[in-house]
Amino acid sequence: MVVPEDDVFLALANPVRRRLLQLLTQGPRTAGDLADQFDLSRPAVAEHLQVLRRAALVHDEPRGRQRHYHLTAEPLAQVGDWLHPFERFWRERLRSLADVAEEDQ
Amino acid sequence: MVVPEDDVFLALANPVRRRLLQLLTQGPRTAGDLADQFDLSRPAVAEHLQVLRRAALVHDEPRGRQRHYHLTAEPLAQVGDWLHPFERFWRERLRSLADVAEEDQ
DNA sequence: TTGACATGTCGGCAATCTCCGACATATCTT
DNA sequence: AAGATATGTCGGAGATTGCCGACATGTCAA
Repeated sequence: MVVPEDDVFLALANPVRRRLLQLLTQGPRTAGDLADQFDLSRPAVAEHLQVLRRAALVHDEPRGRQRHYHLTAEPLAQVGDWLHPFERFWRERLRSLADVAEEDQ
Repeated sequence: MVVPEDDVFLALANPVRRRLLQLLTQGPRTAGDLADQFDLSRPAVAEHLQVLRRAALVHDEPRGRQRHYHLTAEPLAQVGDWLHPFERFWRERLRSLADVAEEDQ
């Protein structure tokens, strides 16, 4: 399943959604349980989950009257790929900062 | 210089801004030169550059009547850090896909 | 079957985003 | 000094986002 890069970056643009993904690294959780973690109405969280679903960052498994959400991290690989060409730039910069610190000694 | 994580993710949420950053990996460019790369008005691009400046992803150097924009990639390290805990999840998944492919042979 | 529970979706409001044309500012050239 | 050039910012229009209360749907328990 291929997801538009835009959907993934857009999904990550919101702190609630980033936190949701972090929570799901600890294992599947129900929609209600997730909603309880925030100072938000349940519908608000449900809509954030919808955005994450659209970006294929989560999938849900119906379990009786509740629904378990699971992390599906593959689309994040796209972010990693996008980021990769930049890595050498911030590493270069960190190295030069380290050099300066060394000189200071 | 510390930038709120939110500003960085927000800056990356727009495809024009992501493209701007990619263009700047090839070296500094003037505002006008950057604007020419898009099917957008010059003010629109200028405002995207402002968002990138707020996220400290670029900095600018006045050069006579033009202004050279430079990439400053450090804030992207924050994105890398955020992403890191998820890496093992998508690698696990890729591995299992590879296993399936292997079985198919 | 009825009532309680878990969840998704809808309608609407306020805030934010994206874009543009118009204008302001600063710098170069003549 | 005057005009051309490069750029930033402002005001406003239209689209999108984020949020909520209310409602709809589907499942379990008595």
